Amino acid sequence: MTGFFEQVYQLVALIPPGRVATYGQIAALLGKPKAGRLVGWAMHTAPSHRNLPCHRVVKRTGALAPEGVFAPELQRAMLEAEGVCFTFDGRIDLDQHLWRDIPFIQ
DNA sequence: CATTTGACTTTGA
DNA sequence: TTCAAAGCCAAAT
Repeated sequence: MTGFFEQVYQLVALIPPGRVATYGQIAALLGKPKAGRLVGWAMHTAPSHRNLPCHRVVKRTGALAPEGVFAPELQRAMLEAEGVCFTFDGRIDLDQHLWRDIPFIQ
């Protein structure tokens, strides 16, 4: 709990299906609005035991994580399977799917 | 052990 | 409006 990563893990694990969160949003919820990179780092070093829905974590623009992180189109496929809609640009409609109902943090 | 880099975002010019 | 720089913490070199 003391580490930033630990909090990132717990927060990401709470993202409901069919919703997405941005790196900066998660960082901001932890009090570090500019620590988006750390969230990405946390995902990189995240043990699979955490059952982290990292495919629900996207960029602020709605674009998915850079290729190489997931197999091509895999992240999109998983999100579509959860009911997430994509724009013509292949990006997520954040206005529609951004994680807004935060369980505990105000 | 010190330096660099990295799944990003926000500001300032 | 577009471009450049800072900031964030941990792991890799």
